[in-house]
Amino acid sequence: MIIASFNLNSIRARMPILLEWLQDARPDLVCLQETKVVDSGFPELEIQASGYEVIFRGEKAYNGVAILSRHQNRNRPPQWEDGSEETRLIRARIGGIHIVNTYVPQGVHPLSGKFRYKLDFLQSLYAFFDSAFSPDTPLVWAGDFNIAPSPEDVYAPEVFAGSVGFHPDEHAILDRFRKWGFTDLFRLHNRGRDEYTFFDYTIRNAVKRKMGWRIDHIWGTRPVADISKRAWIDLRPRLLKRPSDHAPVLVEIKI
DNA sequence: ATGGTCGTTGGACGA
Repeated sequence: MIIASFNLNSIRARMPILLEWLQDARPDLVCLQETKVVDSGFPELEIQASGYEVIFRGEKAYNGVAILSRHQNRNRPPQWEDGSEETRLIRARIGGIHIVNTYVPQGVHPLSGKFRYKLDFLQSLYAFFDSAFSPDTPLVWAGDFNIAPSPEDVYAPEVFAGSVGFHPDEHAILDRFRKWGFTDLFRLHNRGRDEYTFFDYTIRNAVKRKMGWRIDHIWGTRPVADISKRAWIDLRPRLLKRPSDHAPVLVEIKI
C-alpha cells in the first residue's frame, strides 16, 4: 500500500498534473492540501473517474484538504476535530489504519500573530492526537506541516535558522509529537540531504539547484513505522509545466 | 529582463 501527501496549490489549476500523476504513481491513498476550492466546486467526478473515492473540505480561495482512496479501499466520512472554521484537517480510516491529513498554517513571520496561530494549531493537534488515539494505534499523520525538522531539510540552514518553517519553537513542538510516538517515515528510510518537497516559485531552476525545503511529511506511530518499507519524494510533477510549488512525498506500507 | 512567481481574485493577499 502506497500512501502519498501532495500540496497542490489549487486542485483546479493542477488537475492535469494530478490526474497524470495518479495514473503514473498509482498511490492507494493520497492526502491533498491547498485545494483552494469550495466543496460545490470540487472536481469529485473527475477524481472518481480516475479510480478513487474522495472526501474533501474546502473554502473559497484558501486552504482546503482532501483524502483520496483507491476504489477497493473502504473509506469513511471526514470528521472535524480542530474546531476551526478553516479547512485544514480531514481524517479517514482505511482498513485498520487511521489517517489524519493536515494543512498546517504557514506562519508568515515569527513575530506575527499568524506564527502564534501556527503554534496554537499544532498544540491543538497534539491534544487531539493524545485524546483520540494511543501511540499503539496504527496512525498516519500526513500533510503540509510547513516545518523543516532538521538542518538537512533546508537548503541553507544557516541562513534560515530562526525563520518561519525552521524555527526553534516549531522544532520543540515537533519533538513533542516524536516523544508521543510519531516517527518521520521519510527520514526513517532516507539519510541524505538535498531531499525536498517544496521549491519556491521565485527561485529559477530551484529543483535542479537543490534549493528547497522538506516541509511535507508522512509520520506514523510505531505500528505503522514497523511495517513501512520505503519512502521517497517524487520530483517529477514539480518539473512539469504549471506545477505546484510542492512535490509529493510517498511511503510504502506492507499491508 | 534590474524586487524575482504563482493562484485566486477582480485590488491585494497568501504562500
